[in-house]
Amino acid sequence: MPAPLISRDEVLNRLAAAFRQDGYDGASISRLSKSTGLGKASLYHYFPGGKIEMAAAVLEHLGARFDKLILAPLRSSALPEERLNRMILGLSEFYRQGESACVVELFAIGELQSSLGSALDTVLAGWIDTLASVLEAAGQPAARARSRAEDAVIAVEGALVVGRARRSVEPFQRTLAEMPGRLLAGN
Amino acid sequence: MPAPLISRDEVLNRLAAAFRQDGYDGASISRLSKSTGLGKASLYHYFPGGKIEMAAAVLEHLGARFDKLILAPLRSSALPEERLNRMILGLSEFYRQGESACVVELFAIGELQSSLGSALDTVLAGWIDTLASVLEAAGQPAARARSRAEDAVIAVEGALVVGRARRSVEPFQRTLAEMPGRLLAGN
DNA sequence: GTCTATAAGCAGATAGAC
DNA sequence: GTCTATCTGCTTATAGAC
Repeated sequence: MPAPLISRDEVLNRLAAAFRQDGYDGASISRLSKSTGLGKASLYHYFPGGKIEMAAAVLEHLGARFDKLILAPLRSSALPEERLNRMILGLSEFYRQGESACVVELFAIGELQSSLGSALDTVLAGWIDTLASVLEAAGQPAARARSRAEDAVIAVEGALVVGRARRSVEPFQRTLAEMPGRLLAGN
Repeated sequence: MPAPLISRDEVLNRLAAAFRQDGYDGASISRLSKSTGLGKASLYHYFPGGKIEMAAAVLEHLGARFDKLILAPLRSSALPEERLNRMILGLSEFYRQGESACVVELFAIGELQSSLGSALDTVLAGWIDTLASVLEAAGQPAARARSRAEDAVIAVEGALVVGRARRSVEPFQRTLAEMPGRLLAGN
């Protein structure tokens, strides 16, 4: 049996890019085959459950990447302000300075929502919780920390959506730039 | 020739509901046929350009509804605060208290973006401009009015996306509730 | 583990009767 | 204007050789 041409991780990277560009329904198996450079049958060898399993694997892969780039910095032992700055750098990388679509857009539509939706909920809830605890560490009362954390998540997702419709990365970049001030205002 | 079973407006309402639930790719002609109660051929009679024309018509229909519910109140001659309140009521109705998906999610994905994307841009740009002018009328300097208007739009879209992923209308409703305070703070 | 070839079904779209 | 029946092509998915 021939050795794999590319690593599973690289397969997931390319699948993720394809799904993020075309959406779940728009990314046909043929296109995924071309994007990965693997034949259809090879794709089914990696993911016997078919397209839905590919999407689930991509979502898990993105979740891990999100954890590494955004959540891990928030959990570090650095100063709260520094943790926030690292989160912002991580967001910029994860969303490629605003050019990548927000993940929710891709996996929370139609029937996919019932099968993969809970994973999205888990990631967002974890993000809000972790961010809120950083704001508490920065001296904010729990309730305010929580609603500000929620607002920050909403602002990031909203900026991605608006930027996509307007074909501009400016909303995303401005939102990130103003984030520390908004999160820490009145501290 | 038989009389039409339902008005074109009603056809558009039902198509809009179907697209908003399943997304563009997820809404097959068969499903659209069932959703509207019209046979496939009737659907093509209304929209000879096929599915993409149906989507374009729906987008235009939603744009008109958006104008009526959100932009018209902003353009009225009432007090600025009152105009903002009416916009918020309109948003709540347009998005059915947060249960309808944000429109950008549906029409700014994949190949559809290039054909229908500019309509979305136009609506969002108009919304931001109109809202900014209301904030100026309320006494805010132009630059601040504009960035706050942009932030409000971002917050609404973001709240819809986050709420969809988390299967909750709470983010949307809280965002609307806090909007007047945020738009008019420090006035 | 990869490939080519192919099966089975559904997609978008149309023809033509009424 | 609506319907049933149908066409073509692409979809997901599989079989089987290497």
